[in-house]
Amino acid sequence: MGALKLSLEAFAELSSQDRTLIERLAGKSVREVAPRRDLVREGDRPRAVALMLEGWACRYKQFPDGRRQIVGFHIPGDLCDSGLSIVREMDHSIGAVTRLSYAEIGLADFEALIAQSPVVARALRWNELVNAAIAREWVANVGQRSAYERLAHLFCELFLRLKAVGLTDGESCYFPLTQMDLASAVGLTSVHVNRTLQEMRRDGLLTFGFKRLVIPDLEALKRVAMFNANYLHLGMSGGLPD
Amino acid sequence: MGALKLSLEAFAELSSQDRTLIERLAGKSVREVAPRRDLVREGDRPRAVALMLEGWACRYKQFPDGRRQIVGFHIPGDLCDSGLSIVREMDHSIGAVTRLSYAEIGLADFEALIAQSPVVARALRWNELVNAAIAREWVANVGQRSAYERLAHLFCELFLRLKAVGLTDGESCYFPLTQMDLASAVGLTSVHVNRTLQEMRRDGLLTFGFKRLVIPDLEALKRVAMFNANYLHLGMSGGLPD
DNA sequence: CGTCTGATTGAACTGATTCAACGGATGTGG
DNA sequence: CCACATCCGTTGAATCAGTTCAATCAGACG
Repeated sequence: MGALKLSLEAFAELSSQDRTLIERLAGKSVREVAPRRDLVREGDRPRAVALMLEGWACRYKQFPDGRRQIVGFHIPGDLCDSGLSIVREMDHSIGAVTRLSYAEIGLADFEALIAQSPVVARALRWNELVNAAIAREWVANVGQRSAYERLAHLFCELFLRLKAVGLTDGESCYFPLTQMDLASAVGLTSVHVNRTLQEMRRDGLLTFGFKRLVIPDLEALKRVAMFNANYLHLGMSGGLPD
Repeated sequence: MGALKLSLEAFAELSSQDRTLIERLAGKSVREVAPRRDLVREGDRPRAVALMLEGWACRYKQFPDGRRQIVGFHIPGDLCDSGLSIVREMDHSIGAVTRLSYAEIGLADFEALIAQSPVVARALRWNELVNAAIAREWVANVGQRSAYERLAHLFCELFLRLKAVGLTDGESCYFPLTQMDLASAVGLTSVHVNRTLQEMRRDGLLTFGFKRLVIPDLEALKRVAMFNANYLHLGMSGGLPD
């Protein structure tokens, strides 16, 4: 995982020792998941922490009647469930969006890591807080914004998060979500997402398709989304914003 | 605060020493806030942890154009922002719904408390995780449920949380939210909340008014809300469910 | 009393859903 | 290499849940 930049590194300056510690753990047990398979299912007892290496995952809640809401995405460099060892059972599922690989870090190793490096421990708490902040932002997104604004906001968030871990290429990035994924993330139907995306393309805000997203003018997109990056709490060290 | 039951106590069995430690801190600096005033404003640097003693508060996000989304409520016994000392600035505001009093716990005292009691430290992490889980549940609530279901779900959540800290009285509880508060918590207009509440009353699901909520048949309400209490992660010790 | 804030009602409107069909790309097995 | 299936994106038309605007009403409070 030499090239991998951790999302933690947007929160804290990790020493080379810290990185070595983490890399050693990450090498121990790498798992692969096929696209659209679940990593963890609601009701499971959480067993381990996952460091995302490649591919995208989503957290989602499924209702008895089949409705489904995505409540967050995870991209490479993200650390999932660093706190959930405390919890008895998962209240939602995590599914692979693409083919995906992650490093499974056992609880004992994880606790040892925290004990060894206060910087890492602090970054982990930060990570948890940011996850919660993202969830709150999503509430506001789905609760108050129009379809057009919601999608714009989601694109902004994901683009900035990808940028923070070095996964953007100028004004574009790999973007594997289908319109159905987008729909269940922003609480709309895929039909309406489709029509809204057409509108956004017409307005020159973005190009979307073939698993790539291009945002020619990020500032313009932020403006229509009323996007304020403060909730990502980036920029403690490198990474972002700008 | 002899009578106060902490929401933490739904997660961990606190020893009498733990409680004494907390009570001593809580006595140090008690603050009062008038209804509809802000405790913390977006952009502020968080300074202290707040232990809610009396009254209700809400977390909310306000957009430049005036739209407003409530992203969570806090009731007596809740501990707010136990993690936010790490964060540079608040990404949302906290406002008093009612007249309210809380104990402000300084960071130094707080860190000392954590260091002294591993049980409390663990309960605090649990508390943070539950807050995040609630936010995710709200995303699903606003994203997927109908107006009728959304309100039912919110009532279920608040009733159970109140019950967990001993603030319910059989099938009823003190409930100071206005229809406008409800509206901006579930992402609807107050007009539509009003009409939906009338429907719910007609269906015998609840009585609401005069700052009291009565739920004659909680199971029925849960059913229409598709409410699953798992995300509250109660029931480690006393409190709940059932 | 007069003034607020919050609850209630009505009527017109609209953003988003629903249902149903079709098209294009990709993959797979024979 | 074709036949078939599947997944995803696209389109149209009808419908509906929730909004908007505007007026009225009721209780609370100085």
